[in-house]
Amino acid sequence: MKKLKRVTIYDIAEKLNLNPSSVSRALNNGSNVSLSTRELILKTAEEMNYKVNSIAANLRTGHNQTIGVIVPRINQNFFANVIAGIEEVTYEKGYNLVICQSNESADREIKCVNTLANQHVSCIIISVSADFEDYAHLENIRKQGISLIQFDRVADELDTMKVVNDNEKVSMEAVCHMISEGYQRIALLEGPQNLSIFRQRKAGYLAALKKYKLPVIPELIMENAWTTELGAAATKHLLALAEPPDAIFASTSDFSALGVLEVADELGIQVPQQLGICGYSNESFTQITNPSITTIEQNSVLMGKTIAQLYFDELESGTSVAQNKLVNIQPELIIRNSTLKLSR
Amino acid sequence: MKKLKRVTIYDIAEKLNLNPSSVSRALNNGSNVSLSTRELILKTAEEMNYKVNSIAANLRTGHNQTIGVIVPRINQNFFANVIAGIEEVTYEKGYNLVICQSNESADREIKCVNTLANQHVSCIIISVSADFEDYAHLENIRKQGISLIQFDRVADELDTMKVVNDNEKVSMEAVCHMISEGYQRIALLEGPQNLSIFRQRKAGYLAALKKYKLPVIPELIMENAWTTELGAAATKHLLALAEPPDAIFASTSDFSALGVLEVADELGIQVPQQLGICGYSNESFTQITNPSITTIEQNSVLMGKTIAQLYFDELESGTSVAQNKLVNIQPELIIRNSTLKLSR
DNA sequence: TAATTCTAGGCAATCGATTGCTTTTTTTAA
DNA sequence: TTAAAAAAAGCAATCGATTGCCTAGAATTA
Repeated sequence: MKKLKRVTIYDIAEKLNLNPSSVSRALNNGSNVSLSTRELILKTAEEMNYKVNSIAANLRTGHNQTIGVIVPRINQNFFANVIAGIEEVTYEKGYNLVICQSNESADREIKCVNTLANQHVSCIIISVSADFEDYAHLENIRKQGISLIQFDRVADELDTMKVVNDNEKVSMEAVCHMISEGYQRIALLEGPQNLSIFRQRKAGYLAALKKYKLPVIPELIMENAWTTELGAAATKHLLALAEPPDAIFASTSDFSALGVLEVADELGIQVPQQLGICGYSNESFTQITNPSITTIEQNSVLMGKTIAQLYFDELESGTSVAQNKLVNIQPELIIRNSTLKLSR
Repeated sequence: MKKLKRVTIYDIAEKLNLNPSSVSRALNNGSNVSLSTRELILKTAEEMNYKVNSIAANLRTGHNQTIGVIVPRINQNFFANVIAGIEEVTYEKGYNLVICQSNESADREIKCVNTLANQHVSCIIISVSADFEDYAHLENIRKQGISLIQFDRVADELDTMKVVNDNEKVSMEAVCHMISEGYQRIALLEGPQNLSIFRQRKAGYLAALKKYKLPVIPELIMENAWTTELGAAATKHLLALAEPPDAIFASTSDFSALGVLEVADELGIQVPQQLGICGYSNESFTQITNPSITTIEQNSVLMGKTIAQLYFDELESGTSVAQNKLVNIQPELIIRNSTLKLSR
């Protein structure tokens, strides 16, 4: 059992025959302390290996320089990059990040939110989990005076700052690209429709079909195919149809697109000649598959930076001006070999 | 400007005409409170939307149920998986995780350590950054009564709990496998030798050569080739030698191995027939390259679980028994096509 | 019924840093 | 030389929860 007594400002004050308040002032802004005593205090603190107790300071001041981030999983490229972007900015400002994973579970998400709230973080940045019921826990955050920023997967109905990709526009662009390459029967692998990002991607797909006056064929739209395995299964089903698709837009993820590619390989179907494939997210593997996979870059690092900047803007403006602000980060279509029917 | 007053136990106490201490007891262990008042307090707390202020509680009790994790980057498979493993255990125990990235910078690592220490986390779990000078900051942690567990990249000279892979053994295994497949001139891409994991991998490589009485050829050992680009550059250099290698063990990472593969493709060199390749880490892309890449699975999730378990064991035993404990997690060689010279 | 033990609840100190206010000391101005 | 102003330092309350100790009343026992 360790019973280490840490050095406090009282210890320093006692040693120097000063008052703790002077020590505190010397350590912080340096106001109301003479230069000489200030230097003495700093030196002594260093010698005694003094470390501020942030907990005590936070209790007194009521705020701590910490931002909580909740994502479904940190080991997905997109989220890892957003976090990297957030961190770039927060690090500069001297803020700490607390990163939590909801593992796509609503229960866990609620727990994370509560923990962060109990710790009085200044801001919570969240991308909601796929499995959710309601947003009471998020509304609660605001009631406690904690800033809330949603990104990517956002709850539209909630009145918060939001940073999102223009999913619809880029999805439309992707499908238009496929159509102009000569694909006619384009299937869609769609994600859980309770998440708006997936609704938007579907809307983009539909808009592209409409623009080119192509029919919407219900049997070509497959639900919830967002892992490699599910993507593969959906593809098997699609290719077994009487009139199979000649292209698949895996709007859920690149993992799903990978499943499509694997099945095509297996069945000896030529990509992109007989089947076009477009994924989503620009996972690193999409450029090393054979053929490389056309996908969508979400500019995730930029998104992260934007999110963090938004918080500090609000903070520095001193007002909650930006409450219901929506920022769009433009994603980009990355055209690779898997959709180049014409040029082959 | 928000000036939200949060509900405290005093508010609850006042409302119910009770003493805050009773409220606290009711909310926690429930001792010394009658069942009826306890239920009343719980109900009222719920109604008033009371949330405990962990900061205040932590200040009083002197400990918080938080564990800090510092890794070079969270967006590397290995680290993300270790974190996932840690979280699985800590979540069960009701502990929180604070995740920080050092970005391979010593400065940043020190800042992370200090921040976590100031927040009085109960334990710091760290994999040190590649760029480092000394370990004063880590020694300091212990002086402050915070448990310290190192994993993967550890500072040998520091007296802490450590959880590592048996890098040497599995590296030897990998090189032996390549030799038995008929490769004779095996090159090594080595990592920064100030990190013991890379020294160990090199030792395994040397041990394998020795076992098979193969000569150690200095010009086949390349330093610091641990990104895709550096791996590619090193490969170009190696293949331009008068006597080029017939296999490359990219002991630094799979990314490096990917660079090797790309250069081989470019130069029209057949893998595995003319050149064998073995990477390290079992990144997901290694199974979808063409050919798939032989690599080493580090059992990272298991490692994470082990780390967390180690902490709780120490905690529950109540003693610092396990101080200088070393746990080895057995990695596995994953044989794929890139080294199968014989079977082709 | 009286003596004893339990229970429920109250009181107040504590954790360590911060900060408004007051007092003392120093400096400047008259 | 003295009065006024400014700087430096001290005092004490505060943030919110926890906890050792104390007491009044209830329950138990003799």
